[in-house]
Amino acid sequence: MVRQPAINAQNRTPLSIERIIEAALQIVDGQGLGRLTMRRLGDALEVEAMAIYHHLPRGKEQLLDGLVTHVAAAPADAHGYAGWRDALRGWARAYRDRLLAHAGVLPLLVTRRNPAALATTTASLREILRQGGVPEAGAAVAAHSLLSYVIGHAALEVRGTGPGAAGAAAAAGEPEGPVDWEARFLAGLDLMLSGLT
Amino acid sequence: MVRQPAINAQNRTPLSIERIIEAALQIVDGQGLGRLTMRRLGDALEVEAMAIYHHLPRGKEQLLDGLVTHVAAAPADAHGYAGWRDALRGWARAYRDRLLAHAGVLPLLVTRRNPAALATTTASLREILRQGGVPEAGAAVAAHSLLSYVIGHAALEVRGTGPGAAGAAAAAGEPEGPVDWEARFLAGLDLMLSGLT
DNA sequence: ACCTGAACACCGTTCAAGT
DNA sequence: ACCTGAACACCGTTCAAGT
Repeated sequence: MVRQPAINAQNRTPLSIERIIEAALQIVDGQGLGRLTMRRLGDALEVEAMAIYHHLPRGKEQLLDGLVTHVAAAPADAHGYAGWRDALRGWARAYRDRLLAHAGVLPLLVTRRNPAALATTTASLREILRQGGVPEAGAAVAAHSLLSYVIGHAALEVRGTGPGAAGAAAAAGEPEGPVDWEARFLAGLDLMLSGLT
Repeated sequence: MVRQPAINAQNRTPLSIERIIEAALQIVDGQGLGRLTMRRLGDALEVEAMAIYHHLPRGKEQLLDGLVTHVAAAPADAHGYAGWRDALRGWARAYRDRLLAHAGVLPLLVTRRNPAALATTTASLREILRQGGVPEAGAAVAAHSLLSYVIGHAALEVRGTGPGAAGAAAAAGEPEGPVDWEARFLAGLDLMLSGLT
């Protein structure tokens, strides 16, 4: 008979960076960035908080870097699209969904941390533009512009859809009614893509 | 002879919300958001930290809201520009400068806090577009798109110009050399403005 | 190798007290 | 009205110790 894993002591699956990041993302998505605490994260992993430092020696800094990379590193892929314009549009929609699904990470994406997290994403955008015939210099500009627009729009949307945001906006003399954010995003996206010759 | 203000006891000018916000902004700009502490802010104002709560009953939350409003509420003004396109371009340049000068506040601008802080800014953009002959619905889209682009680009720029960012990007296989952020910003801006009929 | 316990230097905030 | 001092419940992190 095969040895069963011991029931006593440490039979639970050991910690790993992946499990830690996953648990942290769940806390941020569910309770907000402000409630992500090493101690709370330890609780979620059924471990003492200090055990986390064994896997992330740089501590919380490294944890937040991991969250940003996990959310932001999503390269564009032209496969299955009719043309490069469609490919960029498809990527932009998917990337926006991703950012909104993890809105709590958005402030971290804006901070100076983890400068390389967006490198693969921007490189993939430039590549699609280059293959579409956009000259090198223009492709770099367009890739950054597109990414700026998507990130910025997600930021405005998160701000504008917070609890009580509509009421506060109305109180501030904001004349607009409720905003259809997706429609507005797509309209602005086409406005931007149409600028690319 | 006129009574001199007493030298003893409390002759220092009393606290005010303006002085508090100003001191806080100076700490954030000089040392980063992470070092903005009620106790440190108290030190800068030569006051015990707890005195701040007398002027900001909602505490640090209210302080951060104040910072966001102070930095982000900068309406566009068409006066002195040849046309609405020039006015928008001029506003975008000035707004980018403002965001970069207070880069530490950028993460706060992205968070859900203070939903009304951008209302006057977007309203002024819509107004310029409306007066330029852009129809109502298109003006709302264009105003949001423009603001998204400027905020998003500033975010990418702050990320990309942090200490050691170039080295980290190169290590991640980023093929680009040093980026001329201003030139890239202006090129993308024209790309976006040209999309507005 | 992997985790725990106790400890340290900080936080934001409350509350009673001073002037 | 405006500020202080002491206290409370939290933080992130170090470090020696356990298994």
